[in-house]
Amino acid sequence: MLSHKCKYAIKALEYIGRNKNRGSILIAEISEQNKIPKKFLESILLELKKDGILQSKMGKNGGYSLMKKPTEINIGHIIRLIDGPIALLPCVSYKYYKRCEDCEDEDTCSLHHMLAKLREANNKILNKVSLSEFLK
Amino acid sequence: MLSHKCKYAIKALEYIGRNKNRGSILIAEISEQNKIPKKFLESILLELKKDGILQSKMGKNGGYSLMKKPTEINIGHIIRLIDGPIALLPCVSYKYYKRCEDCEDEDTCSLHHMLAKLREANNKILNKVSLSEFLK
DNA sequence: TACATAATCTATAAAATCTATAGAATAAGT
DNA sequence: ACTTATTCTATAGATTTTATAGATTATGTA
Repeated sequence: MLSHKCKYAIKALEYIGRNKNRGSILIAEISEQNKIPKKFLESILLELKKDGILQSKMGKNGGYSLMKKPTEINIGHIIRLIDGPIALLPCVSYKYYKRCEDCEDEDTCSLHHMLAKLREANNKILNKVSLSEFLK
Repeated sequence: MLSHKCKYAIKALEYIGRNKNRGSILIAEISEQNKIPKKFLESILLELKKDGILQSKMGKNGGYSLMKKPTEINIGHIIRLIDGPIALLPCVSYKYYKRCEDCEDEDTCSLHHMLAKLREANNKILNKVSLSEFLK
């Protein structure tokens, strides 16, 4: 399941994207309009900024804006950034791969095989979805 | 991600399935052979029993055995039983459906739409996989 | 330069969930 | 009676999630 944090992140991006033309958007405004706890949102936006998705400006006329085009902001990437692996086990994750301690051979592990299939199906869908789809 | 508990559940079922012909299998044996903490495993097997997947017998010659045929034990069902929804939000889950407080209309929610697509892809795969696939 | 504004940083804490263990109670076979 | 093995009740440690408080830094402007 997506965490609240991740849902907040996506909603915030969607909001900033919808208000692209207005320049920098205040944390306070995003927080109020989307009912996201302000302090919590702060840390989320900072994370998105550190990843290069958002940019910010301090002081008067400051706030947050998109660093990339909506078509270049992939939703799967956002989910992985905020929540970690989408794959159901680390042994089947590309970005967060880690072999299972107890598993002798991934190639013959039924669980691995099935979860890899799920991963492929999910990635096929996620790779096609960017923030732009959310702004239509 | 699958919890340890869920991985334990699947491994235990696989072990019991592989030893079907031996009759009842002891918790202690399953625990040792699969490196699963015994007391933790106890509660897991009890949960699987209460769901009608396993049966048990107390006392001498007791232990656990499958209540259903391996082909009738669906892996998606096990995951949902132990870990809850596989869907990424409750608004997109069949078994654990719950509407989002903040969402005005699911039909026009981009996130809902995308996650529903993921759910369909996952269910299509999961519905075909039973314990029998793990015993081959 | 002083002031107001708004993001940033550091630290912490409440709540929930996950993982695990202890020990008593119950059921079954010999 | 005795042994075996599951079942029940209770608890506790660890981790993660969600959230808040307050001080600090950067920016624009009067």
